Amino acid sequence: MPTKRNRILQAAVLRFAEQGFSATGIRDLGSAAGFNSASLYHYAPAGKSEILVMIMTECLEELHKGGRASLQRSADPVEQLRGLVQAHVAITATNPLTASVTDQEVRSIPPGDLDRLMGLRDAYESMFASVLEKGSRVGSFHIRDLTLTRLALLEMCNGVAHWYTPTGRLSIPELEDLFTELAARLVGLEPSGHGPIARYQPTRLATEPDVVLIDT
Amino acid sequence: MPTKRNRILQAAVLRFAEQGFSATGIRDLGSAAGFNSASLYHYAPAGKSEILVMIMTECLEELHKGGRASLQRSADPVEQLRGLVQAHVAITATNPLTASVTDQEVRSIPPGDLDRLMGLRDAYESMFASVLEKGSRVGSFHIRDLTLTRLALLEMCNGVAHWYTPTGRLSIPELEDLFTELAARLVGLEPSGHGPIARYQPTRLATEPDVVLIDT
Amino acid sequence: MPTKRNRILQAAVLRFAEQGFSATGIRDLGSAAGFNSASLYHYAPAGKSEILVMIMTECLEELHKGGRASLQRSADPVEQLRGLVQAHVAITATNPLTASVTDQEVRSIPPGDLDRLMGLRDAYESMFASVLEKGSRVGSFHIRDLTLTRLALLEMCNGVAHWYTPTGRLSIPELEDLFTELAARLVGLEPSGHGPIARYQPTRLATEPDVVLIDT
Amino acid sequence: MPTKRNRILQAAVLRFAEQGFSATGIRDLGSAAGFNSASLYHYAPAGKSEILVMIMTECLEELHKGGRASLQRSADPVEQLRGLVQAHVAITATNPLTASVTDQEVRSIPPGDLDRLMGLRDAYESMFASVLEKGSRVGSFHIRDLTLTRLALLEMCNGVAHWYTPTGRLSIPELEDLFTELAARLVGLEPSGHGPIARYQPTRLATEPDVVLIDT
DNA sequence: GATGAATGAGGATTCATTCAT
DNA sequence: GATGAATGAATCCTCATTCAT
Repeated sequence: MPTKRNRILQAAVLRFAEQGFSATGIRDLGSAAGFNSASLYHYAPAGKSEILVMIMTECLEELHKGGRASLQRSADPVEQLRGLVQAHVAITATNPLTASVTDQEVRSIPPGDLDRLMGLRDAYESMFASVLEKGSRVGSFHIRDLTLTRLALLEMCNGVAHWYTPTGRLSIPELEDLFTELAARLVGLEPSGHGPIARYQPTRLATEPDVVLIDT
Repeated sequence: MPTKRNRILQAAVLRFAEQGFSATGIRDLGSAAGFNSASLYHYAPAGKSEILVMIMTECLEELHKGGRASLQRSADPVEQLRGLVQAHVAITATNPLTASVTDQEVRSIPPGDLDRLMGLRDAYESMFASVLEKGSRVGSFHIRDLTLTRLALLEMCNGVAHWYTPTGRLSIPELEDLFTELAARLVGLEPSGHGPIARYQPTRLATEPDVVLIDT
Repeated sequence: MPTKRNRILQAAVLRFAEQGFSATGIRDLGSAAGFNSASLYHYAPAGKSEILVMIMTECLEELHKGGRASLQRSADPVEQLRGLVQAHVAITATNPLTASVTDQEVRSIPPGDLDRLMGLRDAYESMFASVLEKGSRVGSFHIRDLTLTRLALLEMCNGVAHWYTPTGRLSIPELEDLFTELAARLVGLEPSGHGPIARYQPTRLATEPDVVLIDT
Repeated sequence: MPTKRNRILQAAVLRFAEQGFSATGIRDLGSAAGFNSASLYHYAPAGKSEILVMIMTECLEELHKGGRASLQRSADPVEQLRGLVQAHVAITATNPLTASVTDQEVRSIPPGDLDRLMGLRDAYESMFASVLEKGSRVGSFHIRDLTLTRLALLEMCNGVAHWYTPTGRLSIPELEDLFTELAARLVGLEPSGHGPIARYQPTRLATEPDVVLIDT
């Protein structure tokens, strides 16, 4: 049984993911969370946008945490990249709606929080940049354009949030495995049987709604 | 000098790309196009959503056309894949705002047009699916999971719309070149000096705004 | 038949005078003027407070005009004071509701207009100050405390707006006459048969509602 | 240290005087008094309007008391009028914010209390009326219009609440003195050296906030 | 005594849309 | 073709108030 605050965040993630932030009204949010719309202001005095900020903060911090863990586990850029990708995919697939909202609603961030949140995101993405750079420098990777490859890699990984559903054919570990291989290919790593990586165990975020699945 | 209709579409693309469809009001659209908001109903009787539909239709049809051209140029899945990626990147980079709106505002499509537009998009994406499948079957590609690879590839390519700016470091042909190589890697093609591809020459869509660049 | 704009201003004055600015809703204003509340934004884009500003501007400018006329008519401070009081009373009694709102709702003036409106009011009140000072200096008036007397005089005159009703016992010219005598007493003028003053003919402001009188 | 009840009344007077009754919220009142808004209902079960009623009752009763004292001190209308004005000015200047609220928020009185409070006010004002009438009848005053003079006199005296600040140039006794003279002039009393009046010693009301003075 | 939680009603304002001109 | 005027519905948010704790 989630906190009332979390019930609100989950309801918000669900609605934001389905309809977008702007198209979601607070009455909508309120009733989805089992509240009167006025009650939301008890939990998020600054209103709808504060709810978005809470959601994004939670997600970006988890990504950041996953990234840091991956970097600390090994000094080898090959292992680091695998770690970054595995963690990203794991977190995204564990919290697809939260990740989707975080990725898509950047333009709805209130001005006062923009710097902090963009700072978090940039710090996270720079982990990818530095790993690619180092791996390229030491000859592990063969990359023609560092920036472009990083962008392509990140888009590919973020994409998971767009299409992943927990009822899909593949389990999250399988997904992680396939994506680490795709990432390896992108950076020009010759296929070699790498040992099993130490998986980052993603957190199921409090913001991620428990989707009721209605199969047809 | 663009048609009045096109002036409206361009203004709409700009606003939709910046603020999102829901967050953009018709008054906003009108004044951006140099019109009174009421005048828009002359060009789009069904209102705001009709404008979105026009934009998406234009973009999806251009992608479709680019895809068909690529498939017809050669029967070799290797060449076909290169063609699909080149065309996609070329179209997206030539019309980044239109492509971005088309990609991001799927949830704002009015119900009556959803089937047609989703049909267009699915038809386009199935070109990628069938090329990957054939290339995999004939041994040109080495793909562990066809579906997943297609999704990853498409997200990577769509991503161009998210970060591309015409003032960037790379020219569009360079971008096409780099992306075709990344795509080749994704599908497990060993690097081999392929001859120059027959470039699909993308259309600058009437919906794509002429961004005024303000250098600082 | 008043302009639509004026119909709105009149309705607003009536409501503001009865209930106060803050206690008056915009729906209330709209329906009192025969409009949907949204329509008010066509005439006062900045909302309720813009309506208040229009009202006050009209009233303060009329007072200013009346004051200037009085000062120009004669150089004698005795005549000038009589003129100021006559004009003030005439304007106030001709537009009692407008004057009342102008006097009582100073705290509801939006910050952006505060300086301008307070400037108008101060300029007007300083006419009284300078007349009192000059009359005192040349020995026409016998005033123990200039500032205090000015304040007392102004409050006395402004008070007309608080209790005056057109159905009262006294006509406006009688009122003017009585008040000029009271003012003369306040400033210590010995009663002497002054000739008839040149009356300032007050403007019936467009903001002043045509009160429907229901006698009981 | 004031009672909690009085802390609430003082906070309310301050806010009502600054912003007006309607524009002041209970949350505002609560936090200004150091309480949660819900706590106010412990002291004023009927809500915001009950607080206003408490304030006004306190003020009107003090005025009434001051008036009665003035009437009882002498039978001479000249002395009575001096007493009424002195007491009024003294009470108003001692409690300017309370008096201001009492004067300005008549329209916010809840219907159930309107009769009682208006009765109090009318009873108080009729003291002025009867003194003027008697003094006029016995030939002490020379008044052209009794009603009008009473209204003018009362407005002049009430006005003190509008502009008086304790940091002003004049002390309260000086103010009383100047106003009794102004009143004497209004009613046509020839200036004659009256002996010192027996001052009514005004009560500092529990509702009057201790204004924190910030000199600049 | 005091308050956090909750709410229905209403606050001002903006919305997309229509239509006479 | 184009627009000013008008509106009903919806927007976000704040209101005064209640009540269990």
